[in-house]
Amino acid sequence: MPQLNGGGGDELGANDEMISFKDEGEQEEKISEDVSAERDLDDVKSSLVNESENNSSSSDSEQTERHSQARADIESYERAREYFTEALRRQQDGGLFKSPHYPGYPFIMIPDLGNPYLTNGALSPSARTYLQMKWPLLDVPGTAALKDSRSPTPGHLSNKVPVVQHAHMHPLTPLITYSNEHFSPGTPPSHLSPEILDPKTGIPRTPHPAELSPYYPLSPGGMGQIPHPLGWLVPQQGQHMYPITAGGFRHPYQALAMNASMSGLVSSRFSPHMVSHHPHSLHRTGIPHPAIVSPAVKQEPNGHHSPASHSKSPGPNKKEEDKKPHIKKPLNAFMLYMKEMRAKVVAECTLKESAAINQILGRRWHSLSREEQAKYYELARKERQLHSQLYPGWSARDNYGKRKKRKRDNKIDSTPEDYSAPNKKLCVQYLPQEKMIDSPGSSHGSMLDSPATPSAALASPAAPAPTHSEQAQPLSLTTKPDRQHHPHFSLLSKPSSSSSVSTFSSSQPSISLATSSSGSQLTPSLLSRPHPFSSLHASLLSPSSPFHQAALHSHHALFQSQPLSLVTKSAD
DNA sequence: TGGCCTTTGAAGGAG
DNA sequence: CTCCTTCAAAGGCCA
Repeated sequence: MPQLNGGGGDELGANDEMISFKDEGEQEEKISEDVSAERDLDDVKSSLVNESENNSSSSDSEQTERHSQARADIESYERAREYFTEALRRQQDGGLFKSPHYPGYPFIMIPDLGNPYLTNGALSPSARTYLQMKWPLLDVPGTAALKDSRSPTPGHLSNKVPVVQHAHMHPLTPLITYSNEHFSPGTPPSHLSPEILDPKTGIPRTPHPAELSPYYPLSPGGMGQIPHPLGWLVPQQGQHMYPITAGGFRHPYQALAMNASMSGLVSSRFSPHMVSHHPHSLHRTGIPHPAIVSPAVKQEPNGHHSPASHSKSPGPNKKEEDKKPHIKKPLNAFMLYMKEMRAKVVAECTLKESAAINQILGRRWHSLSREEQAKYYELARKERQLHSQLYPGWSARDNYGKRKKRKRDNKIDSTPEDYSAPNKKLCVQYLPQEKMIDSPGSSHGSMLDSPATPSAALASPAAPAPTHSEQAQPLSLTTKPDRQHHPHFSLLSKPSSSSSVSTFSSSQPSISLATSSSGSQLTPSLLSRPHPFSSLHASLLSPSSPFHQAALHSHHALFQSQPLSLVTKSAD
């Protein structure tokens, strides 16, 4: 079976292939390879489609899974191509990417080993060449004549090209974070993605939330505008630095968005202090970077900041301190996960309070397989990496005091149930359901489903050292990447994924067990943490049947579903 | 109006 | 090295 990227569909491992623009010769080789790959893409796609169709009736789950993956890849590629084309066209038109159908926008993934930009802000010839080679169909401004050319001249490429597709990543894995929900410029052929429709919304989606995850989806109210990749770089005088987020598009990966016009700042080691030096140099889009926010302006939650409001200056008599931008911390893995999953949890649960939602998300986070978590760790790592590149002099310490100091005493004194008590009922009601819902994005119980992969190990590079958080969380199942070596995970790992999830979802035992969990009828030994799964019965550790898997999953779900308060009480 | 709550992870300072 | 503190997002709640 053809491999579209030669990487076996390992979206994480693809990072290893990120292109480096350091070596011209090496890159030229890469380009040649990619061009060849690009040329063969259609053939490959056809092959994949045919193969998928021809074997769609096969009972071989593995084969089916591969085909499903292939379809997803195809769809991803098609979406990516359309996305880039549309994004570039819109940017060319007015520099303002407003399409409500494209909540994302092209961004540049800075290669691990190099920066595609020259110090003057222009794309390096190599980068431009590669970009055009990589995406020959892109409607690159100023390169219309090259649109269909397979051998573009670098000089024809515009420096305004805002997109550098993750150079050597999975060719079908766009590094764009768009909301699939909105990303449907062209309905994929039905035969390509029948099974990856969101069962709830019916909206096509890809099976890899970390790849195409709408971490920062548009607010239902709609997106006022899609930030220009550079718009955030320099704040307009008096303009809120982060208001666009209110527009519904709050996207940390705007930090990933760059184009040539801004990269000069980047390459010149942009620092927070530089911002105030360019009070009028906000990008024509007037869109700020989400990571930069004026401390004087509290972020509005719901996007009441229209572009018009941006022009409304709070006044020149603002304190200088107020003008100083507030560069926010890059989101960590869990924050990225929360961003993606919050809406889903809110939809599934009647809860709206973030504190309660976060509790649920915290448990879900623990229930994720390490592979799934690894995706977020990897994203977070990239986020940090890019953040450090964009703001070399920035320190998390800079933001100290941006918030009011929390009353640690109160927090320490108050047990979790203190706050969750009013919501406990809702949470408890929700939790069993939570486990029964087959949430494609979170892949509940994927600990059973997701096998250990090298990419997973890669994706948790910054193996977080145990922190106070972990220590303070009696329910913590040790989400740290080092748990990769925990026997529990290796024992529970299982080659195929989706089937067991559905098995679990529909399995009666899971329901009964999960239900019992909400009733606090668990044995103290089970409730009292820490309770490593390695201590569970061997039959549970190595499930041999769907029932066992479901039972084990339920066991896990049950354990995970325990409200913190219940566990705490039980431990007492 | 603005801080609190809650979650995990990252970072940096203190000892 | 370990521990502690703060912040990142989110939105309802409450003084």
